[in-house]
Amino acid sequence: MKYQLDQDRELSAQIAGEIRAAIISGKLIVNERLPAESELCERFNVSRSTVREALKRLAAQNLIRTTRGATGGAFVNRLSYQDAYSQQITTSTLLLSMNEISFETACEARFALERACIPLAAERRQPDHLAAMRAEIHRQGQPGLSDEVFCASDVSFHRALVDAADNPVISYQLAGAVEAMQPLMNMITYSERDRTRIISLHTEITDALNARNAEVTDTALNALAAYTLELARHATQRHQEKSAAPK
Amino acid sequence: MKYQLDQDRELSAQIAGEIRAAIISGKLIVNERLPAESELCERFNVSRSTVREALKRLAAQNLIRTTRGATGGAFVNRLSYQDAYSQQITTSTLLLSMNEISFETACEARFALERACIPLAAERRQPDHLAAMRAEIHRQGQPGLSDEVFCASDVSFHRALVDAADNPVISYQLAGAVEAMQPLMNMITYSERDRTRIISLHTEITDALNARNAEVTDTALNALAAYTLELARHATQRHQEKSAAPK
DNA sequence: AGACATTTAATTGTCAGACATTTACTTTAA
DNA sequence: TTAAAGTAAATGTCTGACAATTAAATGTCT
Repeated sequence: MKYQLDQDRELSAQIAGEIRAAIISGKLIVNERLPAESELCERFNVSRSTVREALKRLAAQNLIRTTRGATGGAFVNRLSYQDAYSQQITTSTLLLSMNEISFETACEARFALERACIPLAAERRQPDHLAAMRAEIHRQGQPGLSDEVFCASDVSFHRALVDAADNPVISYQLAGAVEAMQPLMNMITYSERDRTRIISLHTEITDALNARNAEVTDTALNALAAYTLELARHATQRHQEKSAAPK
Repeated sequence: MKYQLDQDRELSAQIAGEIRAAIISGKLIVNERLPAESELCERFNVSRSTVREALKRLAAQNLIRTTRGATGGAFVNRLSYQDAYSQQITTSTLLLSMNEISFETACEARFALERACIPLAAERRQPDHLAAMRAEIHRQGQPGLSDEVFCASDVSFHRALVDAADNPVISYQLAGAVEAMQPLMNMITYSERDRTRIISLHTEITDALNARNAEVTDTALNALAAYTLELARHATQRHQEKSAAPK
């Protein structure tokens, strides 16, 4: 019996946990260099493979970065918004796709949280936010657009809306809620009439934001939420009819 | 030159990326077993260490779990709310602590998002939500409570408030916003008077929720947000005076 | 002295093969 | 029939080697 000293968990997980705790608690500062792998081997009394597996776990969470060479090594990583965003989106998407979340639940969450941005967005929106939103509206109106591209544009529109609140923490927190909806929305088929209605509501929202009118924005967003839910219900019905038909 | 075939990225990162993509796209289903490490070695034409480092990366993101033994292996993991929660909280906490986010920004985000829950919470709150909130209020009133425990109880109160909206996606999205505030709030010193005021507002919120009165709840929460900001400003001032004093 | 080329040392990345451990299944014996 | 022993497959860990990368030290020439 050479190993299995501490607990049930694997050694690499334990070591990763210890280093992770040190980073979170601040014992290891951003950009600080971790000991070399060989030193970690001695310190934890394990082989290099084990240390490396531990480090790879941390790298997967963007907690450290590694570089080769003479002055290389593992360094505590400053978690960038970019990294946090993509982690957030990946996790949210998986959570939704793997846990039989109903469209209603996800949709409700998204619009509820988005509504929270409106007072701030009405106050702080800048010309470039409005321009981004109008650009997406214009794209959504182009003929021959596939449902998928339409959805992607819809997501971009909402992202611009959230960004207009000019609070990076809000943008980060909502990235998951907004982006993770895309796969779900992709299951809807948008008729010409549906798109016209959505575009009209998008325009209403943008105009209201332009006028810094939070109330009207809120009303329009609520209408959009209701309409989205309605579309989804119809899509579900059609889907159910389809699967129920060939009995 | 034995390796370095594809890109700049390390092999283990590439392999992890390929498998990750397969999971996200649905090519690999929940609970499906991945090929054994030895098979992955052949498939990707790399050594077992490399394959293992790739798998550890995925395990760190809770995308797979591994078990030993005859029927063991790596399995696609269903991302549980539990896992998603803790990932979310870890990421949010680090993002806030590593990027010089002002207390104002984080606080604004938290209360804005929390406000989004109120209409739903007023409609759906159950007795156990209210009970949880009142339990925390009671704890907050106990004498001799350390600031840290007071903060932790505050977080629990707000978590209960969010959970009252009865939407798991909202609870998940807000976990980060609520919990990541704790380290920031911990830097505040709460006088007896501060606590009394906070407890009074908590009670107001709970009573309003009990009466299913969204408007009053919203008003009280706004007052709490304003008061929290005020406390933080004073704490910052004191802090600045302290650092400015010994010149 | 300064600019450029070469060597060296440190460090991570990968490979190869071995043994340890765990677990389900099969076989055997009471 | 049941319990014990054995077997096979899989992951977890160890060891030692080599490859690749990079910065710094060293050497060489002008």
